[in-house]
Amino acid sequence: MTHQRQVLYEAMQKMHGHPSPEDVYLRVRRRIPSISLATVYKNIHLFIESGILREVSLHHGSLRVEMNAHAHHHLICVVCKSITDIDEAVLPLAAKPKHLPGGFRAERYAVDVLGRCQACQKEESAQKAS
Amino acid sequence: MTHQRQVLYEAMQKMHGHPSPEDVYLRVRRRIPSISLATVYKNIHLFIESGILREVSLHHGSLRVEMNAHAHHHLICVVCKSITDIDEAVLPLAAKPKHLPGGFRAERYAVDVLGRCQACQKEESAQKAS
DNA sequence: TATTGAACGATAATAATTATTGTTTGTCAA
DNA sequence: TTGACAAACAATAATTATTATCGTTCAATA
Repeated sequence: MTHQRQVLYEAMQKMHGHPSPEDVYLRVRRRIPSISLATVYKNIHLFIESGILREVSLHHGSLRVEMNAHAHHHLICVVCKSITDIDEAVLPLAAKPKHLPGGFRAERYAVDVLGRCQACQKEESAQKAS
Repeated sequence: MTHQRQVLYEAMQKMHGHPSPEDVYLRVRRRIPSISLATVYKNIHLFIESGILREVSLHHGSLRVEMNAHAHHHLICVVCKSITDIDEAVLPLAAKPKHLPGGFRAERYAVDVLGRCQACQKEESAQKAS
């Protein structure tokens, strides 16, 4: 735990909403003007990997288009980032209200299940054994 | 509806999974070797805006970190891209099974509600009136 | 058929992220 | 304490994804 990491963590705890790395960078610069944006990125990734922080919705590097026409949700492996479709019927959402607090009008409900795919589970248990 | 747009649409209909614009570009090049990647991007955006296609999970331009520590989901406005937290209790998920088809082990359930925030609804009805 | 605006291809520009490199710093053992 | 080593750092180059620009082409229509 270095000084930069400590200050980054504390600064982020005081932030709200859904800041980007750039946002964090601008804020933490007030404490450590010499900090590098690369350091911010590296530490945010560390925080996410260690489970201290979460990212809002998984970033797949680039835009991805949905080719499956019928209603479904996604199983996303946090290790290999693979995306698998799962039929909506298998994943029951209790209700899908059209109107939500704050006057928000819902048009679609998308469920992302984050976890580990079978292959990555096996990979990890194999590594543990060795 | 131009020739490129037609071919793009047909080629994409034959694709499966969650292709990126680059994937689509490589594929459609077999039909129109002279096509430009920019054309692919422009048409994919057109398809998404018109509702013919969907994107896998909304892209917020950059990584976003979650600062809200307690369980919640997201209301995402498809017009202004704003993200609002909503307590998990308000959005009941019928069940959150740990084990899913294909041996996937679930660790977290994230619900994104896509729709229109109040401000954008007002904006749109004002435009319609004028 | 001539016009004209939308769409195209090529490519420059921008934004987001990651990799590289040389330097600094903290830790541990001699 | 000092010397060696590894991890982390800042600076910045490089890469990747995406968008904007611009001159040209094409297709609908007047």
